[in-house]
Amino acid sequence: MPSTELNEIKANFIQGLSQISQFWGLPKSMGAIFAVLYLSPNALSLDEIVEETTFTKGAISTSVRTLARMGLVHRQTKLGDRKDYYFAEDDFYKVIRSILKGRENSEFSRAIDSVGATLENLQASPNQERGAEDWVFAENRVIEMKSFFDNLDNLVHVIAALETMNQNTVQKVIRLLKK
Amino acid sequence: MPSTELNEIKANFIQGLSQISQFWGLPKSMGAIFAVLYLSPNALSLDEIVEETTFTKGAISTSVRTLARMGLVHRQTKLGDRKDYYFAEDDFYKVIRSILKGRENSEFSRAIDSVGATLENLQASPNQERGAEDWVFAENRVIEMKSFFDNLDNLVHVIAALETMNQNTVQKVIRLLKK
DNA sequence: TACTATATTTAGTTATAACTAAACACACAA
DNA sequence: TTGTGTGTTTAGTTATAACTAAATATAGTA
Repeated sequence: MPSTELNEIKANFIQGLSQISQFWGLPKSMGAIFAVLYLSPNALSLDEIVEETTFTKGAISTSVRTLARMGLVHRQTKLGDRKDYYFAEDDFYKVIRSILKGRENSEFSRAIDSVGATLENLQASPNQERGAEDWVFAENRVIEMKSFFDNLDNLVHVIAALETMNQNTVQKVIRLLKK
Repeated sequence: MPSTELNEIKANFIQGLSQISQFWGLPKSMGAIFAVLYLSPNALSLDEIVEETTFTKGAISTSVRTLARMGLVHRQTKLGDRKDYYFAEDDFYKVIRSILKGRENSEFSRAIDSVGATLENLQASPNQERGAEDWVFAENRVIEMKSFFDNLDNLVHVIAALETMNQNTVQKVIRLLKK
């Protein structure tokens, strides 16, 4: 039976990660689940997670799968045991890269593509209109924005493709930027 | 009277930015407002923005101020004219830095601080408990997480403090990472 | 001072997404 | 097969946040 005080400290931590989760527009439950797993020395089953949080099995089931898709937790199955066990990924840099990789398929990149589509629309239009002040202005603006997104996209690809990424990687970038 | 086709293209663009906005957990209206201003050669009044979007004045009023706080749009007042006019910031790198700067005061950093607080709680606890397996494990985990956050925090500060940031800055980082 | 054009705030509504409780599906065991 | 322990899905509920319409505040003008 664990000490009450540790449980209190854990509860604070759980709440903290829940808020962070919420800040990023994710369900609070996801932060809570990750916090529980992150502090647990051994992998936990769905029901164990339910016990440690204020959520029901259904909510945990869906949230924990989302976490797994993002690479924040991993599923583990034990031989001769029907339960699934989950544990937290503790390499956060790996998580970042995993999320950036998944970004390709996402709703986000489809939205980004729409900027490219806008540019094509503008450029494919009949010539007589093209001279108008508004058209020229809009076209230049959209070109600028696309260039920005493309640049960021490059960066994301490079990060996602890194063999390794760690504290040191960030330090190097910081040193570069400070120059 | 502008051509219908330009308006159609604009409408698509507006919808695209609305989706991006939504993806980041922000109101769709913010994306729409920014899109309208971004494509407009001249600054627009509240009422003009209302005309170009599907939202009411109240909604635009609050959203446009949020955008201004984030540095994505700017307010302009003309002498002898009571209206406020808004125009889009077109230097997206400036926007990034402006957002990172604002981050300090935010709910987010308060949540991050809670990780530090958890660590202090763990370390300030009575010694007799400290040896327990769970405590040691939790303490190490929280130390790791705090170190990760501190590292990111450094990066954010450096970026926010840059005198200039542009495509070239990103290129340099990409080159560094590719090595 | 009162009037007018504007922006902001507010109270109430609507839309959305998280969550619950319970039914369901599945795999394994007897 | 049936029964049992598990994870998943679903229909309905609740909580939250965006939005609307209208009232209010504000700043400039006569």
